[in-house]
Amino acid sequence: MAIAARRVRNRPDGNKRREHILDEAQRIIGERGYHGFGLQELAERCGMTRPGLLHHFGTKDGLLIEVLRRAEASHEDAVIKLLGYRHDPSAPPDEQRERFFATLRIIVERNVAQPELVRLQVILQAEAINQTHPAHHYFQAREAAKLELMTAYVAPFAAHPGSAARQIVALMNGLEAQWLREEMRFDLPTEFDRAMAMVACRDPDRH
Amino acid sequence: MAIAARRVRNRPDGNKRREHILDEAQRIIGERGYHGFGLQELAERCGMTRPGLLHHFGTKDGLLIEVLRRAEASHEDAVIKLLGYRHDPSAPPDEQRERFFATLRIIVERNVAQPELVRLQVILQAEAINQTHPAHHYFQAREAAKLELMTAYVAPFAAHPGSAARQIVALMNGLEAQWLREEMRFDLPTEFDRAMAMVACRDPDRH
Amino acid sequence: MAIAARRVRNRPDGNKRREHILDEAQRIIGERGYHGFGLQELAERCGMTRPGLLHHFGTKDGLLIEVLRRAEASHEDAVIKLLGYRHDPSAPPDEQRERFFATLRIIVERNVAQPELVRLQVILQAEAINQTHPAHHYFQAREAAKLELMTAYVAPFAAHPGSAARQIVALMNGLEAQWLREEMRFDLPTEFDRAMAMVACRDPDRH
Amino acid sequence: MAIAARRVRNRPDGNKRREHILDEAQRIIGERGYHGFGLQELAERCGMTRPGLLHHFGTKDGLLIEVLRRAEASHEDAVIKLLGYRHDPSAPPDEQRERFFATLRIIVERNVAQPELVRLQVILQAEAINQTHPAHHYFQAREAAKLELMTAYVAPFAAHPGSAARQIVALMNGLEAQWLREEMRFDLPTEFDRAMAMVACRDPDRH
DNA sequence: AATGAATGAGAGTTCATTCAT
DNA sequence: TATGAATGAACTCTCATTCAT
Repeated sequence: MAIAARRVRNRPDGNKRREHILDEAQRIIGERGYHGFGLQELAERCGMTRPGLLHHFGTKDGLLIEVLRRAEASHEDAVIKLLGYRHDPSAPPDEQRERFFATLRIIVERNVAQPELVRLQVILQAEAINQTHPAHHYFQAREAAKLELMTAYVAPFAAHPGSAARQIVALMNGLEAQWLREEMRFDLPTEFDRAMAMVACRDPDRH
Repeated sequence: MAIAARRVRNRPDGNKRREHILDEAQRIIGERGYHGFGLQELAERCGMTRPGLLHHFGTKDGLLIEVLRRAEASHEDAVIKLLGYRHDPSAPPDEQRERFFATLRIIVERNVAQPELVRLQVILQAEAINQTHPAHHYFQAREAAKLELMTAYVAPFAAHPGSAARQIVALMNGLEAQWLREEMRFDLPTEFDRAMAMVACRDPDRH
Repeated sequence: MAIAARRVRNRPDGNKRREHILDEAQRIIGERGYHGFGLQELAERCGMTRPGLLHHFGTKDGLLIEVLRRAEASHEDAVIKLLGYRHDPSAPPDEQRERFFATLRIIVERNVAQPELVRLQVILQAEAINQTHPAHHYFQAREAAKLELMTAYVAPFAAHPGSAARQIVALMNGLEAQWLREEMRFDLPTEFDRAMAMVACRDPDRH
Repeated sequence: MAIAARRVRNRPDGNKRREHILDEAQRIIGERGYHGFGLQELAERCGMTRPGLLHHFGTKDGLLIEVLRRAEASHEDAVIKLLGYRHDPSAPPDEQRERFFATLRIIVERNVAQPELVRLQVILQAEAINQTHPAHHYFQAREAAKLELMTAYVAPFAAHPGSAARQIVALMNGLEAQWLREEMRFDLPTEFDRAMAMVACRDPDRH
């Protein structure tokens, strides 16, 4: 009982600490990738010891998975949700198309607001191409799902829906990578808009 | 007999050995990135010791640079040369455009034939976003040059040449990444053609 | 039984282990100097692994510094304290002089009792002449302080107090070095006494 | 014949190169001691490769020995010769004494002119206290000889000739060490004179 | 919930040296 | 006379992890 009381009192702190750890881990992994990321550095940034970290997450891989799980909840996987919320199959194709691209734009704007998260995705996605990478299956499944979903959404208005989906995904990832490499010195939403206008074969300036 | 007994200490021509080392290094870095790549593994694959490797390249970083230098000579930086060879500013814009996309297609076909090289570029390009990465400046400069060049080439027919260049680069990189992630299970040149048709705003099937 | 089976992973009190490490380190450095001293050898002598050592001291340099800090507490820096305790500025000069030399003698006798410490000082002091040596500043500051202090003490009775201080320090160090080189085969206190008698310009045999 | 001719033509260069190597080796050893001295650094400073060095001297130890042999010829071992040249047992004791100290002074002045050599002696002498040091026996024998010789020279006028010899040697070494540690910021001959005046129990300013 | 102690494995790098050329 | 290639051993140090407390 006394124990339970103590636990309740400590939990909030405990959770805050966990969040702090995951924040810092996300930052480091976003910078140096999973291989370049070490528990020592993370421990220092969190004011803890290495075993202290592992107490929470078991292993380094476990930590990575937790970072990804949390990112998933807040990041562009929101795409999927957003698209779902805004999807109305009974609407006319033109409206569906406009609504689709408007949704993508919202996602990009969100990403611009949290570059740490973008960095994490970009670097891990590349690293995880390797089949032995701990996040390999995660990203493989994730991309397959994304492509499938997008294919369905562009089907009403695209000649090659599968290819259009690929193009959209490639453009999002590719432009994000450029944006990071150029230290965010160009306006990503604008560039993305122009790219999407091209995919949609319409005049971007009418947007 | 006596001659055979003279242990030649494995000296297969020196230069050939260097090439072998660089081949294997390229493969490993392409798989695990620079951070996930270790001299020990490379040495084993080359049948040498770690100091043996460093005898040739001085440093792990030095080795990476050499790998990049060599890749540059054979890889899509051939883009630049190819474009240069095939460029004829006096031709009508339409022909220039066709020639430009035809050149890009050649590059993609080349890349398909050497996936190791593609893998290397894709993974390093992502890793090198981090400013402390030894190849950071290399890739930053490389991408800037690529964008500038492409901008010049698409200027005659694109409404926003800078953006079009970005789109082309993003699509190449993005599609290559998908292609690797899906273990080369789709036809990259076809997808690339469709994407370029879109950029060029023409019917891809007329190609 | 079960309790005995619990392998205690060699944990003899933590602090005691630290002391043991420092003891052995002092011995090795005293023998071969800082450059000739390797963590491997030290680890073997302590029944540990190399990382085990670094767990306590972080760095080889850190270890050296700790060795010096500890030596300082027990070694001839006791000079300073001893001189302080025994100093009485109101006493007649002659008595001050006698007391001063008596104090030095005590120090020498102490040193003779712990040749390891003397060896450490002699070898490091020479190695640390080099400006890049990790203990360079330590010994430079230490000698400056020693000379200053001695100068003050011999001022009442020496014609050139600064020079007399230098002479005393040079004789202590020089005789100690001879003593070690000749494998302690002469009586250091006797020789030191004769030398000090000379500095004090009195008959040593009256001592 | 032709070969012999070639050899003769090349020798001067060869010897000059050897001297250059020894010069640089002396400098490095004087700075970092034998243990802190590496063939790599020496090779770089000489514009050669490591095996190139070993071609001349066989081993690192061989090089050290050669450095010492050469230093011996030019350094304070000149003491011995100088003393020998200037020794006249038939002269009156007073004159012998004056001549002896005058000779020591000449040696000190010489040393001041070549601090590299002093540095080498000071650092190696300390390092070589260890019995496993390659120059251990060299310095042991050297000091024994020096003490013996000095004892003989001071015998006519010193109460304890052996101790006086020790004192002179200790003062020379000790003051040289201070001089190096303080980056040659005091006048060594002056200090040495004052010290010798004390040993001789006379007024230094009459010098 | 977290630590201090320790480990085995491995990191990149330097060492003096060998050997064929 | 000197080099390029290579080695085995050693170097300091970092890695993720375990375990008792």
